[in-house]
Amino acid sequence: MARPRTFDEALVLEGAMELFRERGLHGISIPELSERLGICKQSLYNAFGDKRRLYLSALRRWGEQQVEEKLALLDQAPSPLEGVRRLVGEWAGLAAICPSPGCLTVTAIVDNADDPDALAIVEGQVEGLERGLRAALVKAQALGELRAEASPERLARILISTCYGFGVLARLPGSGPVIEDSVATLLALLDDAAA
Amino acid sequence: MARPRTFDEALVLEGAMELFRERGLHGISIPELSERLGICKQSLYNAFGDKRRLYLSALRRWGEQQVEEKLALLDQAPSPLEGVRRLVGEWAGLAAICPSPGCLTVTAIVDNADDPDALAIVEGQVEGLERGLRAALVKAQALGELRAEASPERLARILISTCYGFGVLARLPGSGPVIEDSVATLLALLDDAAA
DNA sequence: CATGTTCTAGAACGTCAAGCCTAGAATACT
DNA sequence: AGTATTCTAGGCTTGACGTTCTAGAACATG
Repeated sequence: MARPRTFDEALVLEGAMELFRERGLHGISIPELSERLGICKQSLYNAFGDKRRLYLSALRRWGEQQVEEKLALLDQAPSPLEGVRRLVGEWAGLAAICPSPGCLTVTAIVDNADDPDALAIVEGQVEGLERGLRAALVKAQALGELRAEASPERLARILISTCYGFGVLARLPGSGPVIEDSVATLLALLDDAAA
Repeated sequence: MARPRTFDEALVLEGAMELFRERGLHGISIPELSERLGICKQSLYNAFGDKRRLYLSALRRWGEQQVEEKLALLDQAPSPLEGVRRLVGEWAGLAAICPSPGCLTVTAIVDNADDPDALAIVEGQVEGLERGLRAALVKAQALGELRAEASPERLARILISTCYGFGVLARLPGSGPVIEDSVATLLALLDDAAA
């Protein structure tokens, strides 16, 4: 019937995701995407539609990947609170890697302030993380790992906000060590809230 | 000698700042800036140079304004710790106003990841806030408002990161109440660290 | 082998941006 | 009054981008 795709669509999407992470929606053009991904423009259009849809696909993929990865950390941890510690440490620690390719969620919010589709995807991701964190904190509280007066809901939210803050500051050159130290501080605050 | 400027340069810069806050560097064009500011393109070029320099000027002004305003809160407060509380409450609370025009610092970092000049301005602003917060926390500690084991340096940094996180999440529609609640949580955490 | 779809490479199109330039009106100084 | 500078209004140039189109090569299926 037809010549099959000679490229792995998922792999290309992954590549596009990386480029969007580093440069943002407007920071990379279709011609450059085509060149860097090793695929001609036409194939990009055939496979993903237009630029906006390619971006949304990449954003969706990023979201799924991030949420999945982080919820897995929660599941695999020996205890709920330890899971939270690992999630926060991993997430925020990633921001400290220098030079960081950046958090696509952060750039997506800034680059697509007026695109409801993009914002909806981001919202879903944020909610997914918040739900996971909250559930783990509730469990931790039930197990006595967390003080009874602490609010899992509020704690989850503040942890998330802080991590996104790291995601912003991580884009400043040389911020790696500072952020790494801040991650330790955040974890210490979490311990304070627990004890 | 010459016809004087018929517009107030500072006022126009303020207007440009607002537009850049809402839409980002690439989100608003020179023709639209000209129209919205009520000044013809040529006058913009005469007064501010090219678009990049106009943006940098707006960013500088934003930084000065923000730092100044926030350090003033520290000075006017009845006690150092209360100053910190007010600064954080004011800053993060601003993000909760809906719809928020957004924090120019956050968008500047994302929009200008490869412009050292822009990043340097932002860095200066972040450092200014950090220095002020740290100094206030040191004073608070000397007065016994803050536990002796607490680290003013680390506390200052984590507060800043969290507030920038609010600045990101504030761009999601409907996030106002959630952020407002998170501000309260953050202040409660500060109290925990103090007591 | 024939067919039809997808591939590649690259040209072409329309749009819009940034920046520059012109021309004429306005206004402070000498 | 004359002069020089800034103003406004708008057109022009150049270039980039997103998108579509053309033309021909590759290849799985009938």
